[in-house]
Amino acid sequence: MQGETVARKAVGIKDVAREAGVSVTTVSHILNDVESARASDETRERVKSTAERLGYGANRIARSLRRQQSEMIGLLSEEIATTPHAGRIILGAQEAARKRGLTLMLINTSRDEFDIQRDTDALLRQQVDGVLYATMYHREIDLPRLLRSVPTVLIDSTSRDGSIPSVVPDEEGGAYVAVNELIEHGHRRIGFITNSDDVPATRGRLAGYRRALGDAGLEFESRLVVSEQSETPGGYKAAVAVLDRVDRPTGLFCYNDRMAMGAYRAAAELGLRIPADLSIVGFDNQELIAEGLYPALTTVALPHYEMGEWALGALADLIQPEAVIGTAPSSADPVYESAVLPCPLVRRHSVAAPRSEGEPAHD
Amino acid sequence: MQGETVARKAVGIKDVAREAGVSVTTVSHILNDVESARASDETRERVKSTAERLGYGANRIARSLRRQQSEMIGLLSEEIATTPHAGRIILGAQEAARKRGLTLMLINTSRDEFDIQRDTDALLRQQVDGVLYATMYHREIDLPRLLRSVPTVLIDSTSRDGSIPSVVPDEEGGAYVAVNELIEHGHRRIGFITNSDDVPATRGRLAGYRRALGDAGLEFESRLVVSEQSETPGGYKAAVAVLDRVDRPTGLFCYNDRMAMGAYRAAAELGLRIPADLSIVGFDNQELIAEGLYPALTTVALPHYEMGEWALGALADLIQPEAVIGTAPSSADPVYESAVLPCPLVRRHSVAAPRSEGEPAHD
DNA sequence: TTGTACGCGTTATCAT
DNA sequence: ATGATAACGCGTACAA
Repeated sequence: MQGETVARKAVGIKDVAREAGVSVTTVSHILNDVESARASDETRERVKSTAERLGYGANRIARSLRRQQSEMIGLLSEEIATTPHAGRIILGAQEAARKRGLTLMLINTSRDEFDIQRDTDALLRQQVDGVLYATMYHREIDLPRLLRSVPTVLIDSTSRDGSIPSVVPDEEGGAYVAVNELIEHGHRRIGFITNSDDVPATRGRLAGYRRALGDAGLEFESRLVVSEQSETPGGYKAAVAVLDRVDRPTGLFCYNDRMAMGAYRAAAELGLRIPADLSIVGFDNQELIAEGLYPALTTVALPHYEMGEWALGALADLIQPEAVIGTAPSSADPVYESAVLPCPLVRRHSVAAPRSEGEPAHD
Repeated sequence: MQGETVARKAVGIKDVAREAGVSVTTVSHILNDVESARASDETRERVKSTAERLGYGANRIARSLRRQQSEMIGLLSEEIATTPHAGRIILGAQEAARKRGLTLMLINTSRDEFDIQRDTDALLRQQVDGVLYATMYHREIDLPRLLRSVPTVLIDSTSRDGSIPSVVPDEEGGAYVAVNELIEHGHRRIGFITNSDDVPATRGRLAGYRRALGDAGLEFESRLVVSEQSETPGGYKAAVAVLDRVDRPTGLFCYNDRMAMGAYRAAAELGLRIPADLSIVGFDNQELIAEGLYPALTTVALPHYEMGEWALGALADLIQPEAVIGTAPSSADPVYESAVLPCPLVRRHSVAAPRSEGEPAHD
């Protein structure tokens, strides 16, 4: 690690050409599978093997300059890199990118308008072929103007005018599954402690809760749902409000795992054992919490990895529409629809059947 | 977002030159602050302003090809992107990078030898100027051979032979501060529930615990420290072992916040109130847990952001030693020493003075 | 003080 | 079936 640069292998295309006894053109043709130019099978093999032997790999920078595309895609994330979930979406995008020979460039931006402009600008100056814009939580946004000039797909948010492909979690479906898990275990009175902010997740999860209730022929009782701040203390307060009464619910669906954590404390203080006296289902699958709580929390997972993966795929197709074999060659360009990804239930140990009506109370 | 490419601004250096009525050389010289070539102040100003006006920024790809350096640094992280801490180190590195005009490329790799080779190779093929290698947790590693050929700095790990700059947290110091917080509140019997894996963090935190005890004239009692798996259930088991006895400690230092979470449960089951009957200090500052627990957990923060930041700075200096003004011009190259960054205490509400000896027990 | 021309490593065009 | 060479956009040695 000295000033003297250790001669890094500078094996270039001409090295391969010389070694194989052909011209660089031929090497390039063969290695890039150029249709038009044909070479004898013998030459083809020889070039490929010597390239392999020398450990040749095209200099991406030179290639990018020539081809006028960087094969890099920018991931612009709004403060997301700090949240626990972020890693999963980055990972999903990263692995999908590698599969396609693309590389991911990260830029973390704040939610400040000015910063976003500046960071977007920086990204475009890097000649990224496209950008993934990830928001910190599911919501609706106006796309920064600069991004209009480059293929973009949104992660965990939708554009206000709907013109940009995006991928979001199926909040409603997730809530439906969660509540249904409670219903299938026999619960008939199910509370819901939720977020007081008016964001898509709040609306979607409430809708799922109502729909699950409705499908089971259960009535929606407004006093069974209480809103609070979506943190642990809020969960505690909301849970106390819902549970500290004689006709308390036997099942509780929580807006997220943090609120569920608060609900655990409320239950403990009220002498309610989980899941014997109270079954709980959370949302988000924050493993630190869900696995740390006792008993471990049954919850619904947000498909972060999958969103990252899907978004990258959509973006790649946007940039270079792949010749999908077998598809009817409709002349219209295959505009990518947005996706709504399912939120699967993760069963742990916080759900059980309610004590039957006649069964004596424990305390 | 159509097939028709929206003509992205292709303002190049010649556009600026033409517009300003000078040659490209002049523009380049001025914009790159080339010492040797001087231009009249008037020209200088005119060029700069027109460049600004046209929104010119050098094409990074062309520049990289010419300069033979990409201005990109690779962040190779071992499965780290999935852990909650990861974001902080990525963020630290990313922001430090932007300050220096560098960009970060992420590659997530597994701990599999083969994958690491392949990913490293991919990174080098991108002509990164240097790489940051981040491990999932603090430990000692052997640097992948390929990385020996490129400037590298290690994050959260040290190389076995000590030849590579690295940055790690001061585990011992952090533990010292944690235990000392307990001591300063008047605790004299302090338990320690720790990890059973033999990693640097285990050794360092134990050393810090012992040193703090020693400095306060307290005796080390081996039955006050118990090892378990470093997860919440392990914390529970260990805490029960330490606390379920008449001469139980009044203060408890936990290897990490997850184990502390288990300790909270143990305390609750034993009828011990926190912090009235038992004070607890954790380690890691996992906000989800530390802020979610009740009462909120006093803990020690790992300097993830700072490690990312420091590492990037060290790497940048390794790549292009900055002319540090005012530094004695020692002829020897300023080899970057490794760094050990402090772990600050984060006070919340789990520590209080112990009940005085004579005070009646609550239950 | 400024301009011309070459080279960075590839890919693409056009001869042969 | 293969090879010579221009071009990608910039930085800079060298000439003017």
